[in-house]
Amino acid sequence: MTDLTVQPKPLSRTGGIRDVARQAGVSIATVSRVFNDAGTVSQDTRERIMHAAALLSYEPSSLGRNLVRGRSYLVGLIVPNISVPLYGTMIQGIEDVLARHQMSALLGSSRDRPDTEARVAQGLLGHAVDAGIVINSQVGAALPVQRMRGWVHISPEIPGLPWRVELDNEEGGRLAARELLRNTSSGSPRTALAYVGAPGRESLERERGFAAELALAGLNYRRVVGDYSEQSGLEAGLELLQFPLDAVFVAGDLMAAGVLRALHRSGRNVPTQVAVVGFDDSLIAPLLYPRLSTVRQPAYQMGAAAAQMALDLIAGLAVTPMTFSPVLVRRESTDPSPEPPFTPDEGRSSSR
Amino acid sequence: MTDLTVQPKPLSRTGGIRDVARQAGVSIATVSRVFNDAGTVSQDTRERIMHAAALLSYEPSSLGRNLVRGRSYLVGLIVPNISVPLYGTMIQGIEDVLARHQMSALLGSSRDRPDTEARVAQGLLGHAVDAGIVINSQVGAALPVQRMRGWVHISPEIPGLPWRVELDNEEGGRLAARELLRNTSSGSPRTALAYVGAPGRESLERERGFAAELALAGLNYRRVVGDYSEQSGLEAGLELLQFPLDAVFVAGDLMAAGVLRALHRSGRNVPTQVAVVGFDDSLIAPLLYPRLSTVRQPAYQMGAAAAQMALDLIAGLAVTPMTFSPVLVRRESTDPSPEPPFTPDEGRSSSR
DNA sequence: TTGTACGCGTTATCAT
DNA sequence: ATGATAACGCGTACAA
Repeated sequence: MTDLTVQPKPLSRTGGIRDVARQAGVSIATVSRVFNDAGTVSQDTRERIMHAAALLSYEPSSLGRNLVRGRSYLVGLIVPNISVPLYGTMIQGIEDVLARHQMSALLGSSRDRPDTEARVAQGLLGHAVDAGIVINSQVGAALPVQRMRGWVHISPEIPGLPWRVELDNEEGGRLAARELLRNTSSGSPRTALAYVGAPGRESLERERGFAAELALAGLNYRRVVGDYSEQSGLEAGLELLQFPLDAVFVAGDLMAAGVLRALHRSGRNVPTQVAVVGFDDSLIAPLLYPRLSTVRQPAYQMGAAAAQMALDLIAGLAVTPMTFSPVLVRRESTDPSPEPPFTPDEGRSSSR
Repeated sequence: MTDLTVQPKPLSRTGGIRDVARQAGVSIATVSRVFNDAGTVSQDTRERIMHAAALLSYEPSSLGRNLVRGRSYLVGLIVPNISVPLYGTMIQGIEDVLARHQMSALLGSSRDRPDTEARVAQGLLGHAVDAGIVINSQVGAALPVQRMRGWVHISPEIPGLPWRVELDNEEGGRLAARELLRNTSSGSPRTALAYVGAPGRESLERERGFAAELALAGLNYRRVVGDYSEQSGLEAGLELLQFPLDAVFVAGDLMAAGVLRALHRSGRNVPTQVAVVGFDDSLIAPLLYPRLSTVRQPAYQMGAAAAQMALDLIAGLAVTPMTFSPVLVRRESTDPSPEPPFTPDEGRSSSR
């Protein structure tokens, strides 16, 4: 364990506002005015001050500023697991918006364990974050809020939170159903459908939309429950294959990867024999074989919206919940065109 | 644009150290001593103070503390792109170590553009980070360092940096070569080999190890250059298929996904006709079809090591560079066992 | 063991 | 347009 109390060379102290004031022959108040574009300063003295500052390579200390302003310009961020690609995309959206406002995100990970969530939140509060954002919170409104504005939630699981960004999961289910019911190239409609879900509200809502759309066509469907893992998708797929099957909607892309694998092992062709639609449009979707058609969550935009909410919260503005609409991304697992052309959307994920 | 100057209700001020001192009938110095385990305080007064603090729900303001200590307890983090799974894993490692020391990571993304890297660094410095970590820096030693200890690099591209964590890429190339040269189940050794690389030092080192190991067996190899994208892997694969081919080493998992796709399209069986080894063991590797054998970067450990370096740097300790060794992860793309059993390693990626 | 008093670097108010 | 000065909340020599 590193002993953080050790601090040999206390970082050569840079010149402060006082030094600049002395150098420029003015008071510290005027220097402050210049660096905050506040009040009025004559062009002449402004230049003298800027020159002196450059000479001493001075810049205002955020430590001092934060103290007197009572703000840290930090937004806490709690993520279940940073390496989940979908979350990564959300974080990008958050980061972009915050950076544009000279603010930064303080990262905290609850490591997929609900019980640590409050502890992580407390740790972030220890850094005096002005507000916070929680992705897929398990705790909900119970998070601590000392000296901060509040937590914005990106999460479908806990309804009723005042500041939240969510996806219209039911609409996602409808989109999936419509895609699977499109006439196949052979002209024969699909009739043996299935849903692979998972525990939780999120999956239930997706299923509700899926079921509603099927009902319109007078169709029923088989139902299996997994846990969003690939393994559970594989098991679900093997189970479904004991019965007739020509279309599957899976509540997550990772789990859909497992379903696809089950189909490969049983020798079924996708999409001609069985069509598959996933959910999320995580970056693995276009890498699967065949490329997975899926319901896209606009993760980047959802992150950006949450960040904007946090900023509004800090500014004391009114904030209302937002619901985003999913979009269906058609790829090879539902589209039987033999040699699909490459579009910029596919394949060109980020390098590495 | 939100106007951050708006700040209606300045967050009801919590009781400060003064209030606690008054309530407990002691001086603020004694309160401070209690909360910092410094000096000596009688058991009696300590309890009185703790009680008063609890009563007023007081906790020390990090803003004030940071100012007087001249530290922010923040570590800046610059990542090319947060949604890259491999980076996500590194960040997890960083976060875990920092959190264990009451510190936090301030997130910055250079959005895959080298020119923004210095700007992002400057932004993090604006928050007075104590030190920083840069993943795959393009800028290297040129990053600004005002009032901070320095930047730890996780990066192979820029040698000579004093504080760095890197992977033994050459060893990775050797591992890949050995795996591809293993006798096949049919007993006939592979002789038509290829390397799919990319620009940059990293790929060159991997190739060097690969080539050296092949040379030991008296073998040569064909060579194609991509850019780590899936698309470039597909193109590379199609190009290689114009010649005899029974083994490919690809410098990145994403690009390997493209190579696999090219092999599918041409009807080759993997691994019986062509064996494939990727690089990184990014979380996509076990999701590809077939599951991809690959050279694993210990990303989590590399992140953790970098964080520890940053902590040591802050503590003023001596820091020396570290090199990590890769490990070969054998999966279906080199191992022709017909129905591979599921190991905890495979399939069970994080949920979602 | 406890208290006094100063400093940390800045912003903001009120004079001038 | 500019200056003097009081906060901001805390840590810490130094004194008691």
